[in-house]
Amino acid sequence: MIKVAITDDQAIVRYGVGRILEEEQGIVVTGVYTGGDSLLAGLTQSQPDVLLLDIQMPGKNGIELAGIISKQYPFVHIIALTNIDSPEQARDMLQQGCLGYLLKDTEPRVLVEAIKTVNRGEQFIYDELKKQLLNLLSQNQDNIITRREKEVLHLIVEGFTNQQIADQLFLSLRTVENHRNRLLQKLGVKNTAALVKLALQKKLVQ
Amino acid sequence: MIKVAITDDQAIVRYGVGRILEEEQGIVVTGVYTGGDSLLAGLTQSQPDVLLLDIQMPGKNGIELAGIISKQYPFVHIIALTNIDSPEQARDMLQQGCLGYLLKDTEPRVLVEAIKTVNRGEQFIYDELKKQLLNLLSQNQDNIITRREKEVLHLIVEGFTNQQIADQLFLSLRTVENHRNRLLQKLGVKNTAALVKLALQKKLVQ
DNA sequence: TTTCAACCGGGTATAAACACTCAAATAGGG
DNA sequence: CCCTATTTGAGTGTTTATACCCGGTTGAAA
Repeated sequence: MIKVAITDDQAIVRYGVGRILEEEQGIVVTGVYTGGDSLLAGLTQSQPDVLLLDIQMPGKNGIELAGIISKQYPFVHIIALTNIDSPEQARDMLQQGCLGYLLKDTEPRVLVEAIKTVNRGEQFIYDELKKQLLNLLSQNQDNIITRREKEVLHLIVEGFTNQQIADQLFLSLRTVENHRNRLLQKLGVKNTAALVKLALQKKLVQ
Repeated sequence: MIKVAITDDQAIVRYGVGRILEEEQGIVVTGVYTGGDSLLAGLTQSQPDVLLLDIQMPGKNGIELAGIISKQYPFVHIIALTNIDSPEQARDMLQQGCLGYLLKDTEPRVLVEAIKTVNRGEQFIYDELKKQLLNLLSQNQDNIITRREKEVLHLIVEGFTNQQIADQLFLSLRTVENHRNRLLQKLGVKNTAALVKLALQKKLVQ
C-alpha cells in the first residue's frame, strides 16, 4: 500500500483527489492538509510515501515547502499538483526536490500512474513539460540578466525615465542608459515597448 | 430537491464538487459533463435547476456556452466556477446570463449557499468581486479608447515605432503621434513603458 | 441641420531613448 | 592571489518620443 498525503487550500481539490485515490487499490490516503502549517505539523506525526502538494497557497507557498520537506524528510516523494502550466515554476519545484509535476486537469489514471512512479523514486514529468524545460535551459544560458539590470528593468517597467532611475539608484544617467542598452541587446528587442512587454510576459519582473 | 449539473474538464473538480454536493441534503447531482458538447447534448435530455460551469475548457469556452444556454434554457440558473479571479471575465459571464461567479477555492458551504441562492433566481457574487466590477464600470466610463487608438496601442505594444505604425496603417507620422499622445493623456501615463504595462495589465490588448 | 466626437494631418520645440565604443573600479569564484 | 563578470561612468551622435499648439473632414446622432 502506498501512503499518500494531499495538501491543497481548495476544498474541491482535496475532495476530488481524495475520492480518486480511494477508488484505487494499492493506495491509501493517510493525510489531508489545507496548508503549509498543518502539513508540517502533520508530518511530525506520520510521513506518507508520496505527497501531493499545491503550489499557490496562502502562507508558505509550495516552493518553500518542497525545499523544507525534501531536506527534512528525504524519503517523502513530492508531486507538485498545480493549475499553472509554467516551466519556470516546474523548474523551481524540481530544484527543490520534487519528483513530479502535474496539472490539475490531469486524468485520474495519470495521477495514479504518477503516484506509483514517484513512489519508486523515479521522476514523473509529462513530455510537453520536458520539452519546455529544455528550452528554458538553453534560453537561460545566453540570457543572463544580472541583479542590477533586473533592478533597472523593474524601474523601467514602472514607467520611470532614465534620469529618475539614476536618481533613485544613485547612479549617473549614463550608467542607466548603458544598463538599458544592454537589456535591449540581451533580450533581443529594439525599444521600450517591446522590452516592457517581454518583461511582463516572461515574468522577469513581478 | 435542487437538481444540479456540473461541467468541468478537470476530473479532480468533477469528483470534488460531486462529493461536496452529495453530502448535502436538498441537493442532487443530475448531470456531470466534461465539456461543452456533452453538456449541450445532455441538456436536451434533462435540465438542472443550477448549472456549475467552468470557463476555461478546450473547445467551446464557458462564455460562449453561458450565452447559448441562458437563451435556450432560461430556467437553468448558471454559476461560473473558475480558477481565474478576473472582474473582466466575471463581467462577460454575467452579461451572458450567469447568476453567480465563484472561484474554485470556495469553501463547500459557500458553494452550497450559492447554489441555493441562484436556485431562487437571485444573484450570488462575493463582495470583493462586486467592488471590482464597480471599479471596472467607472473605469470604462471615462476611459473611452476609440477603435483607432486601440489599433495604434496594439502596435505600440508590439514594439513598432510611430513611423512603422504609420506605414502599416497608411497614416502620416503626425497622426500616429497624435493618437499616441491622446492615449497617454486618456490613460494618465507619461511614457511608453507605463503605457505598455497598463495596456497589458488592463487587457486593453490581447 | 446642427452638433459633436472621431479621425487625420501639420507646426515647433524639447526631452528622452537608442547605438556604438571605450575603460576604470569592484566584487566573487577558482 | 588572479581572473572574470559586473558595475559604473563617459564620449558622440542619431533617432524617437513627448508636449504643446492648430485646423479640416467625416459620419452619426440630436
